[in-house]
Amino acid sequence: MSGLPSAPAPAPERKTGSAPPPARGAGIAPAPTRTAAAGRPYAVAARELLRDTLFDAARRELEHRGWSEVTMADIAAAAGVSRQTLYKEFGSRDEFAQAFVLREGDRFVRSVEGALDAYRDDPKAALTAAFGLFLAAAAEDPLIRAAIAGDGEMLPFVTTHGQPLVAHAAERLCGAILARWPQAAAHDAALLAECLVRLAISYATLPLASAGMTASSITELLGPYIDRALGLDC
Amino acid sequence: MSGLPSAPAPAPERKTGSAPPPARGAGIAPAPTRTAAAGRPYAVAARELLRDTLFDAARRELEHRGWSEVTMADIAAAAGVSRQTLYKEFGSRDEFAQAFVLREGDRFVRSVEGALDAYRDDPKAALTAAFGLFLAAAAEDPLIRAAIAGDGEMLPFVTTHGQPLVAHAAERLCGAILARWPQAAAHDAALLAECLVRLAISYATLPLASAGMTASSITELLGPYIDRALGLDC
DNA sequence: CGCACAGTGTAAACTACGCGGACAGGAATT
DNA sequence: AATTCCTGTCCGCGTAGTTTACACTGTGCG
Repeated sequence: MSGLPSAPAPAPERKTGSAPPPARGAGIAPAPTRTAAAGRPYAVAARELLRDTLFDAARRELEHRGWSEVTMADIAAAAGVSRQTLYKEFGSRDEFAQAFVLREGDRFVRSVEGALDAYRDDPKAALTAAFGLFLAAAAEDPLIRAAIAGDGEMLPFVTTHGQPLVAHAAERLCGAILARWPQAAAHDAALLAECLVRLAISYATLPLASAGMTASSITELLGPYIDRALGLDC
Repeated sequence: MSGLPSAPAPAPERKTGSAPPPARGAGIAPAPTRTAAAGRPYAVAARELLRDTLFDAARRELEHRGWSEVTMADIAAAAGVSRQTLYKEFGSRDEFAQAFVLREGDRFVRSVEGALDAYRDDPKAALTAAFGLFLAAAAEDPLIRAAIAGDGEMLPFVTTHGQPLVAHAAERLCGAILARWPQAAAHDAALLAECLVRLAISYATLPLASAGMTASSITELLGPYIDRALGLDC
């Protein structure tokens, strides 16, 4: 709960005219899905759980204080883990920050994917919606606010030392694009994705106008390229 | 995925007339929620993960063979864990079966809670819907089918040795009822819950008519009691 | 009938992970 | 200059999980 919009689920297919007796809206949960997809060996699941626990702990800590105020001991304690375990999993404070920022980026990409699904038929509208959503969310996200507000001690991880973040997020986004508009050339999608990620980071750290305005501008700017890449005009 | 109905989500509040530019339907995922609610210490999360991994492994194994065909080694292997770990977590094969059946029961109760939410205003309709949903799901659930079809070697765990299951499921259901209709007396809710659980097990193992028919009959039978318990007629 | 086979349950030693405490180094505070 | 706090690292310990092995039981097969 970060004071953000609601759930991503596209549309759970709501039946309208069913009488009271028959079931309405619910179903058996397929499976707790705690063990993720299917048969993931416990060992790797446990490792991932450890990392996630630490990341979540860090996120909680960062909602109140800035990155420089939060010590490794705080994070470890909040995760119910010893400080040494933290250091063993991630080598150093900076490495942890890297990994953390990376995962946060993933979080945004995931939500953007949801926005894309809503406009599968209209790539440009999808871009506008996704970018606008991203900006609006970023503006409210306590983590981002902390990263900017706090003496900016976390900024290097998304800028000067942000290469991994950009690369990872771009790859993720590129995959998302290609999955939805397969007719696009891989090269075009990659270029577009990286450019978008960089713009997103830029506008997130240095907001200009309103989220909707900025998103529209970006779409205006990149629209022609998208049209050509997706071959909608030939 | 057990060949069952779809998602429980009541209704994600769909805006109807929003123009293309603004965001539609999506939002930032609040948090991966892998580490459950909030700050659960890693240790307990890991333990739970282990149990869940084992349960899920068993469930997967049981989709193909019957309980007697599945060995402890199979389950352990499918979970990516040694046989001894399984024995340490649950003392014996029977204890594991107990715990497993218990958790499966929980799964059903959870889904029933979803159905209840859909008819918060009409307890009897909620009951009909929930019971009908349960029966329909149970009829399709591979686990239940296996429990009945397989030489019935798992039946004792829901009947003669099913006391823990009944008690646990009833308590869970009772809580669900009281949470939604607080005006009900605890005693009435408990009685109703236990009765319903027993009926559910009975009809699940020995189906009679169609799911909807049976659910209606149950509601017809228990309706007066519900009316009185919830004080809707005084 | 006896015998191998398969599965349960237990016990041992071994490994790996996470924990606690402690300590050197460095930066900021006083 | 002294103190304090945090980082990063070390070592010893306890526990969880692995591996191997071995009784015990029932079942099928020669």
